[in-house]
Amino acid sequence: MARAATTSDAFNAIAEPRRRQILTFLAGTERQVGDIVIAIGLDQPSVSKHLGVLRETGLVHVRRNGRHRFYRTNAEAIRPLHEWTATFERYWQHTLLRVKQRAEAQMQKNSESQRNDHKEKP
Amino acid sequence: MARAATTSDAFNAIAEPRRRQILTFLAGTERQVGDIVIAIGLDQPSVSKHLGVLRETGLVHVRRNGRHRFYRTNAEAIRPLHEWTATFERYWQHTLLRVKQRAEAQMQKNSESQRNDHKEKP
DNA sequence: TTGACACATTCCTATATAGGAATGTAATGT
DNA sequence: ACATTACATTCCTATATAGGAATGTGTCAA
Repeated sequence: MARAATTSDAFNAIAEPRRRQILTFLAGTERQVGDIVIAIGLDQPSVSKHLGVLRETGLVHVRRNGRHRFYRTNAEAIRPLHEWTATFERYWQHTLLRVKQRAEAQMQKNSESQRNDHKEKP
Repeated sequence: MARAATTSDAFNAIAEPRRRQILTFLAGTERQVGDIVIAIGLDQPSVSKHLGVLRETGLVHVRRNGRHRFYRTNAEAIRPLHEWTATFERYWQHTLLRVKQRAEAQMQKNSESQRNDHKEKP
């Protein structure tokens, strides 16, 4: 079987770096496609295709006005990702604690060897 | 160009649902591959391949003991994802506020029409 | 040594891109 | 009516899977 479609869910949609760039650019503000093209530095058809994926997964909203289309990030659709990653929060806090403890133990050892330097210098 | 490799970063690695399942299963505890196979309900080679991707992206750590290999989730590697999604937190709070405001406006309208029901019923 | 066990790796194939190029489409200006 | 603007869509191709099947590898037990 091949990989799941990029349009299958938000997890697959945000795997693409340019799409994350677009979502960041469109966070909190509306922009028309031409401005996104300039900001992202990709050709217009590619941007439109990325916007298509983001649209299908509900990660952006569109508003039409004449021949312009104004896109903006639908932050609500990013929330499930935030919540999934949040379930690991308590574990990386543990990791950091262990790192800190190891660092402190190392400092302890260093200061001990320093106290013995006058003996150990050859 | 094709899609970026699943091993290119954590974003691509977690796009696969079974890999997210594995990460959740391995959060906070060590498990050997056989137990993961049973828990996930996928055949052993497939699990090993998923673990390979998670290894390459640093999302899991391995400890060898005899012929067993104990895997556990490296929560620290999930942190960048959490932080990226967190940048949108303030926007979905705004969205929720708007939703709430619209709901309240709607309730207001409903109670108004209710007050007029006796006139509007045909 | 030999067999069993626990995993990893390789080979295979259908499928889904991402980007480039070309083309389609709807709205606006003249 | 017609050219132009602003996007979307289609066609094309190289590439990277995910899972199934088969096979390889290191470890332990008898």
